[in-house]
Amino acid sequence: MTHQHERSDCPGCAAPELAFSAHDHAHCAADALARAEAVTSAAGVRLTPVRRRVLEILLEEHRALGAYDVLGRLAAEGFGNQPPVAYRALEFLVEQGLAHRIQRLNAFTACIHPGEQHAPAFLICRNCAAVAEAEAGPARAALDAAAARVGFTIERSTIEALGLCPACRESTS
Amino acid sequence: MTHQHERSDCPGCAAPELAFSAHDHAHCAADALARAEAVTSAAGVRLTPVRRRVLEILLEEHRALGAYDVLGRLAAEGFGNQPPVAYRALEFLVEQGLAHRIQRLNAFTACIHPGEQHAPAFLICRNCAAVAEAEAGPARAALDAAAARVGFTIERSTIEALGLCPACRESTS
DNA sequence: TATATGAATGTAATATCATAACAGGTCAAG
DNA sequence: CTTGACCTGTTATGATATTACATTCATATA
Repeated sequence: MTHQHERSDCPGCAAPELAFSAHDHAHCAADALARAEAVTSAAGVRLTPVRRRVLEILLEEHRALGAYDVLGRLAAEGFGNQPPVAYRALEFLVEQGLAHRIQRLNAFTACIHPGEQHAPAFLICRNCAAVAEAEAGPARAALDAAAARVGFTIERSTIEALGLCPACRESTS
Repeated sequence: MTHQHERSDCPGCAAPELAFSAHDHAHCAADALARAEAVTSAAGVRLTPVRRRVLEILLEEHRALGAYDVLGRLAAEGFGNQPPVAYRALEFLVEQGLAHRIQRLNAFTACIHPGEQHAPAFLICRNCAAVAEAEAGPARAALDAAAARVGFTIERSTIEALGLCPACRESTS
């Protein structure tokens, strides 16, 4: 799937299964980066070189990277080589909605549609480690309902699934 | 709520909001322990002293404990004092469905109704650290549907919510 | 009852993930 | 051109988790 069009209405990049299907990834990453510029500038915060580079690194693949993986890359490129350098940039990206933390993996992945309102669930392939962002609206609504029934107020939720992506399901069966 | 009855049909202990409401906790814990005995004996596995003690420790409160918290308790009671002692017992309990891992906290909590088929979601109070097991059937079904739409096969899922329990919501507002 | 077997436990060492605290640098507003 | 906020770098340490191997225990069977 290679195509050319305006970045904000790419059907491929809007598809939830993006991580699991062939697509013009250079475009996909460039699009996310452009949106990140817009989001940060609108929020009045700075997408500094380290932060931008971390986002680029996360955008290279639809996988989650550990903070130390990111740190290794940064150090090799002349940025600081101590953990806080990576953790701070990652924390910033998560706060701005440009990246997500995958609890199950203690790792981070770039958000594929920053700026848009979304309730993400993550589908993690245990074989190839791909991470896809799926629509969790209905699941989240059901969770809200269950919480409301017992008087609990949800502030943040984590919805993650571990399993096999379509390609790995084919190849391992 | 103090009451006396047969253990398998306690309405209080069956309530999902158990962790957030006053109840006969000694009964609640004893019940879970009795069920644990039944579950392990039916599965042909051994609920050894360390394993049993770890479950008892987790059952003391409706909170999640870190592996090192558990280890500290074990060590003080004459069991081994190295991390694998705690991790192995916890892993066993999780495998048997007698405890759950709370990803968000890197911690563990006892299952309040072992042996029963259930799809748990966890409601974690950020103020008092209580952890309640809520019914995640509908949320899980919605997640399954979203995954199925993109060809992903879910094997294990994590559904956790962070927020305020009823009591803390009252007191902090 | 002796003994072989697999399971469980104990221990040492180490790997992996994360944060606190502080020093120095950058940059825009006044 | 200085001030103040923010960002980055670095040291040090804390928290979580696993690998590898030695030892003990339970139990089934000769």
